[in-house]
Amino acid sequence: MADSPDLTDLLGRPALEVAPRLLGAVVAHGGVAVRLTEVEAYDGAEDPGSHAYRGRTDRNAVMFGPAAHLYVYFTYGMHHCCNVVTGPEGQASAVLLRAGEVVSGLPVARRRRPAATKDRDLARGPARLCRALDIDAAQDGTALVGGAVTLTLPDRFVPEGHVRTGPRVGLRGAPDRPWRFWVADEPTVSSYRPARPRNRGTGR
DNA sequence: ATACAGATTGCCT
DNA sequence: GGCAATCTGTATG
Repeated sequence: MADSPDLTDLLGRPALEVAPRLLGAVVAHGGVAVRLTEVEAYDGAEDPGSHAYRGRTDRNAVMFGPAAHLYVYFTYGMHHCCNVVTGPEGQASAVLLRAGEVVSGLPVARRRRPAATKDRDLARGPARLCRALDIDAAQDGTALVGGAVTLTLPDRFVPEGHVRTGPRVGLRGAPDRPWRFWVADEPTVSSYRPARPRNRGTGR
């Protein structure tokens, strides 16, 4: 179904529906293109783990806006991660781009990610992906249609049999739903890493 | 105003 | 496998 992949197909649809359809899509910016192999859905209205769960702020404002725009956030004091806003407007639904394979601009991507010893690690992880694509706060709110960052859907969606799903872990109060989607047998998919509990509360 | 946790990553042993 | 880096949003006094 949905044999005519187009960005307009994404408009107004919940993130959980859009996420698997973004697998195989190509994101391009700054001379590098990445084919998405892992994404994660967020829904501001129902997801306690979403940045938009507690309402609109300066930081998450883009999530509440129209679909097909890029929501970029800064985290851990050093990393950027980017999402595709899926709409409908006001719902704050978005899909986090977690990992992908660099399909164009390999030399440029390698230069931006000196820590990556293998090409498969260039965009293996949400912050790494942004780094490889040179996406930061300057791209927050960028339109994915006619903007500097382009999103091209694949000729055909990744077959259902090749799509893997899994529940997120480490989010309190989050229902067990398949939030995460990735392409089976892809070396660029980020390995699952449980949240690190903070055990250092000695106050000194 | 102050404290802590976070949609992470890279370097340490 | 474990933890430091480093800044913002959110909770609490």
